[in-house]
Amino acid sequence: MGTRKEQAEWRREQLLDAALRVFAAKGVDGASVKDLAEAAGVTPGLLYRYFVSKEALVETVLRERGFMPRLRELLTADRSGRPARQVLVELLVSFDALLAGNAELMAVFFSAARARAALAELTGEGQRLIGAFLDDRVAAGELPPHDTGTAARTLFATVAVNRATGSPIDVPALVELLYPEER
Amino acid sequence: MGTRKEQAEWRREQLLDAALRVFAAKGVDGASVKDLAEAAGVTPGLLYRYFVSKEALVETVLRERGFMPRLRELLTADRSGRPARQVLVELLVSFDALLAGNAELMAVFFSAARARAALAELTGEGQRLIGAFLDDRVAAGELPPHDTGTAARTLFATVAVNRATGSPIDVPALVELLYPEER
Amino acid sequence: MGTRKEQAEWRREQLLDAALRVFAAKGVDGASVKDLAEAAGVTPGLLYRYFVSKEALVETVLRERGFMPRLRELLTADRSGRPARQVLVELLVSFDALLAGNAELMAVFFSAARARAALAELTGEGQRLIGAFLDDRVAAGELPPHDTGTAARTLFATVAVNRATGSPIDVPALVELLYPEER
Amino acid sequence: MGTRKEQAEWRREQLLDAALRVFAAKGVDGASVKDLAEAAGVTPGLLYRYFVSKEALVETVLRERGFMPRLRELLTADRSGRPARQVLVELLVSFDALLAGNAELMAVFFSAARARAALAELTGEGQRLIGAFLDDRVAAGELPPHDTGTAARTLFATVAVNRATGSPIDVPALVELLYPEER
DNA sequence: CATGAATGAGAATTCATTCAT
DNA sequence: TATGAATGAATTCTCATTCAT
Repeated sequence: MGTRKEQAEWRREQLLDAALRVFAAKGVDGASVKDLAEAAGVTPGLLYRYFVSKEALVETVLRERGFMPRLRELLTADRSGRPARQVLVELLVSFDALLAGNAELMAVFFSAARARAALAELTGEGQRLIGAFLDDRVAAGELPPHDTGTAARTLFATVAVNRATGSPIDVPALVELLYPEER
Repeated sequence: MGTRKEQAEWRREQLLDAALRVFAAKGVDGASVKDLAEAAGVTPGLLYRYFVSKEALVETVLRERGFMPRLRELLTADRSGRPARQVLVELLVSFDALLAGNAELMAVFFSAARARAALAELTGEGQRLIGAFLDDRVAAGELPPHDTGTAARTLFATVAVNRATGSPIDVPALVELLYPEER
Repeated sequence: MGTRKEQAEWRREQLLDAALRVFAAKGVDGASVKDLAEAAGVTPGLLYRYFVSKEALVETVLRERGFMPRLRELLTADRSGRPARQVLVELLVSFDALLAGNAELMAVFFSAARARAALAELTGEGQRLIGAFLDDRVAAGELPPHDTGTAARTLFATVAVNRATGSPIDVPALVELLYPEER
Repeated sequence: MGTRKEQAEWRREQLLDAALRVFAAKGVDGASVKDLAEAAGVTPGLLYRYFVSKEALVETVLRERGFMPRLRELLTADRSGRPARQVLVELLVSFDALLAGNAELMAVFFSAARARAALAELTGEGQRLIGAFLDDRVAAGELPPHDTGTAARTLFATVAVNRATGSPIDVPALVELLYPEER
């Protein structure tokens, strides 16, 4: 029953799937309506029966294929009664897996390869240099032995992301967090 | 002397400045050659005397207006003989300032407003929820009192950036870094 | 049945017809895609649904509106059992008619008016002067009376065409053909 | 004396030489003013001191580097007192050499490679087929033994050129010329 | 005389979108 | 529901030409 409606729903999902794939591969601007239609095995005209414009399709992909719902679910699950550290690890691992499993969607956020390459260069360089500095100070006995690689990546990433999203972090508080002053 | 050459050099810089502005505002794909020319107060044709293509202009902006050189300089400055924590703070503040001062360039990395909005939503939500979790556990006495807001942002940003750049972080090591097991 | 396909085929033919007309009038380089579209009463974009590029359109016109197939047919028809001279006349007249009927296509071979004018001047002058020479010698009794105008045109055209196509003719053999030495 | 004028004259010739070369290589429409200037080792602006427009340059090349003057000279030289056949051969050989020595200029008449290729195909095919026909008839004893290859090329070229230049030839007269009826 | 920066018009081509079938 | 022919606007880029230096 509802064959008509089922078929329409199925087609809609198929179009969204194809669109996510194509947007990830070519970028939102780089993907033409023809590309999108071909990837879904339909004609351009048909897209307009399901989405009023290419822009609407983009927004729908971001909304319906986005991982915010899953993220919220993940973060709000009840975990009372279990040790905090264990919960934290589990939670962050899940989040990481969520990102990994949505690589295509993440790709849509960056304007093609250019951005990803630039970002990788930026963070790579920064982390390497901060890591070297930390190693020095550990060797000199000023800082206690610890995982300097992870520390460098943590410091760098935190400053960068929070600046990029427009809410800069309190740097002294960040340093205090990782390297608490003896009291 | 060299008025001709000076003028050409000046024009080149002016075109790059305008391009950075326009790319940041509209995204690389969203900015047409006409937009770029208008922002510089010249005709589209002139752009092609200075850059062989729009693509070449993009690359030049990224290269010549990029902050990698300044970043390297910043991170490699000699800071021996001063306390590690102080150096770290200074270093990260400088890096943060560098990013802040190059907001336009950062914007170029993201495909227009859409990406920035999505990223902000993603991180905001995640950090808020992790922060709430940490607060709970501090209230319950399981974790020592600390700056949970900063901690949440740190954890979240670190996992996200390192996944986005293709080199995922070791989550247990990250948690151990912020919340070392008593020994 | 097949109204859609028929219509598309008709449109394709129409575009080729219009293109042949415009190319003949303005030359291949002189005809813009806008000109071609206007001549066919469509928008430039439509041309690209039928031909991948202007260049492809040129090639298609040359191939599908070319007279090589008809020429081959003409020259290979069975004519055994009829006098050679009669066959030759018939054959050349047919060929001439073929060229006449495809004046537009011939025009495409020459880069616009300039070339045709130059060619006409060149041949006109040459034939006139050779004709005068032949008349002289006929008047002097050195050559037998004959159609000197035709002879002049023949000699001139033969040398010119064969040079232009890159396979120069054997001039003494040519002269011997028209004016055999007494034996 | 007149160093100024001499220099100007020299430059003018140099520009014409370069233009002939470039026009022949790329076609009149395919050669940009930049190409022309570069080939002459000057800047585009300078061309306009010597020729009011690109069009004027084209016309000047055709006029001043054309071979009409030399052709006229060649054809009107006094050759009285020498046998007609010998004169004809000499004359046509000179004409042929003139064309060969001005291959570049000839190239200017044709809109790039396309035209030359088409023309070569057309004549090649036609001459081959007519040649075969003549051979048959010679073998059958209907026509006297003669140079059928040259005859085929002659017949074909004559009809084609005269049609192309707009003054079609009298075909029966042409055939009578090569194959006179016994009387 | 010579340069080359700058322009304005126009070239080929692409593309989101509409609509008759 | 689905097609695909057709459009009109925009895009990147080229080019003949001008003119201040």
